[in-house]
Amino acid sequence: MNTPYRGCILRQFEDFSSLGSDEAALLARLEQNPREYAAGELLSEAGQRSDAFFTVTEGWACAERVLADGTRQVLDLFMPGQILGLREVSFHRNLCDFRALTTVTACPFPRRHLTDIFDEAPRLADLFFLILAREQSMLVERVINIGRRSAAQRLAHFLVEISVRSRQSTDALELPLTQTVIGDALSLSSVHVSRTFQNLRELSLVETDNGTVRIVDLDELITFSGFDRAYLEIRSDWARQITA
Amino acid sequence: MNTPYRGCILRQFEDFSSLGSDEAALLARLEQNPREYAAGELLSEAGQRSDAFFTVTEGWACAERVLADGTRQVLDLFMPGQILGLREVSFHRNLCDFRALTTVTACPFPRRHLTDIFDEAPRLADLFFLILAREQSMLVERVINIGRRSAAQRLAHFLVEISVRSRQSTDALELPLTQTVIGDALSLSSVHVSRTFQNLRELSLVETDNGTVRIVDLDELITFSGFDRAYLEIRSDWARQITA
DNA sequence: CCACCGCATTAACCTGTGTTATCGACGGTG
DNA sequence: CACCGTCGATAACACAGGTTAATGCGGTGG
Repeated sequence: MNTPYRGCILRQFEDFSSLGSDEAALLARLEQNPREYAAGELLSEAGQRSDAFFTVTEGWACAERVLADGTRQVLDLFMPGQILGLREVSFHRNLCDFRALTTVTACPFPRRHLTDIFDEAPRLADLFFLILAREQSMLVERVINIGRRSAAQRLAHFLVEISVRSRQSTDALELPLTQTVIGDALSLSSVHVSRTFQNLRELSLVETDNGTVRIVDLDELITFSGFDRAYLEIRSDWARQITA
Repeated sequence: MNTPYRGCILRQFEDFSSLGSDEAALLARLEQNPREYAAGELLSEAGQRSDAFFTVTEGWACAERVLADGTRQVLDLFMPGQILGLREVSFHRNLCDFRALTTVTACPFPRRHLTDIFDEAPRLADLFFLILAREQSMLVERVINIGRRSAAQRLAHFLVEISVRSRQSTDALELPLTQTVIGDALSLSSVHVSRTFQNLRELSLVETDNGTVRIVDLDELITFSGFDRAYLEIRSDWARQITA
């Protein structure tokens, strides 16, 4: 069930495009020093110099921002195979915290490994561009979700997104997040997340059981939430094709 | 006052890094066929095949998404010098509409011109990566703004962002947007935008006069809104330096 | 085995923002 | 010059979701 952490990133990239051996070697450098983080631990803090990045190989992490009044907004969720902190390459300091939500295995790597990739493997640079664009389109969906949908639709949309992103064939969704975290991601109070789960249960859209969510009727959940999977499906044909 | 449209993009890029002549030539190709669009006109529509992109040389445009129930979310605002549709390179179809908000002069160009840049000028590709990351950080701020700030803070933050992005030295801000558009950008009703302007006027933070907003006390507006300009300031030292 | 703590649930109450409607100012157009 | 449509201001009312607080459950450590 658990994926061996070496290769998480590779597998993710190979979904887009097959890799040359030197390209694979460059990517493998991003997963060299696995370290374990406890649930709740910060991997990296807002305001800090941004010269360490991470690949997640096990567990869930998030990017978050804590405002002056103590409220928190969760900005991204990261699952195994994702690279954490990509947009921060472009800034001197981190713009948000990165926090482990469960026990997390992650591999910190220096900025240098990224710039090496850009220098030495232009085709991989293309893929990073694609990944950044996909992250951007996920943020766009988040804006729409938070700005324009009711609590029930928001939660439904969130569940569908997680379900699609984790590529589960079954409808039982492992969701090791507290309702507070879900609320901070959807800009809802934890109390209202609870009410809204209740609501979705009454509509027979989901069933919940202590950390797993069973999606009763995926199609109906999709219709209900206004979900359109196009924003997750980047076109890999755009990047230069492998040449040798 | 008006900037000649040829060179808008060039100037934007030269803010980050000086350009070689072949690089400049590649970028100039993005501004070859200026066309005028009336206020309200669509430059490009969601769902359409995404193989035309635009540079804006005059006027204001936006990216928007219209939901099934007819509500609209404005996702980005574009001012002269910006490239419109960058993230859509990665998708088969446009994920949102692009619409002129004022009379707009824009130059459509085919996807090919972008891929040429990626092929022939790797250093420019770095800069595009930076730009995409900056757009992403602007979306992050939008999530935080919509998700976690009161209407008054939201509007204040919006005004400060526009002010910084348009690099005006004066405090009189040209804002040729209806309150409906501002509302759709901030996820507020137009009625509440009006109330909130009233509110900011009472706090002596801004004065309004038919399309221009005068920022009375920028520092206080910044404090009030929780604005931190870091998210607009990308580090240009990251991209490869010019070599010849 | 008990005490504790974090978490989900539920209820009662409160408030910020949406909705609907009206009015006046303005600007374009025949 | 009169008309019409668009926009901003304001008011009255409605409601989604926030806040606070009490309860109970399940895991964990002494």
